[in-house]
Amino acid sequence: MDQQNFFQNVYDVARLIPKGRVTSYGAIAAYLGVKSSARMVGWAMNQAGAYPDVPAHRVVNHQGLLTGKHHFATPSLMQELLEAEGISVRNNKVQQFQVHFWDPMKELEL
DNA sequence: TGCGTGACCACGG
DNA sequence: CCCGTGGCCACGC
Repeated sequence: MDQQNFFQNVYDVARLIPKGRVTSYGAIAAYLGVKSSARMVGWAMNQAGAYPDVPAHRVVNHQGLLTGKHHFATPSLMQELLEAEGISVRNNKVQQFQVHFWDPMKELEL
């Protein structure tokens, strides 16, 4: 697949994340078959603002940390959006991460 | 062309 | 949990 498709695929998967759930950059990368290129998923999310309906706030790092919050309109926006969906965030980290975690590998593999 | 940087991650200690 | 190391690769200078 070329880069264009890679980016589009990242956004497509992101759009499939259910409300109130979160996933990680690495999980998306693994689902797309580029497990070792999680950084590229992060780069794709950086550009996500240019595309409609891409819930970048539901994508955090593998620890549940809101590492990308500084790339939103305001640093607090990411947390606010998550809490608005019922996900509690404390000290820049998603609580009960394992419970809210949505793994495309398992959820979409059906 | 090369180098530093980064919304990452696995692994070892 | 923290820390360092190596791999990944687009982008800007």
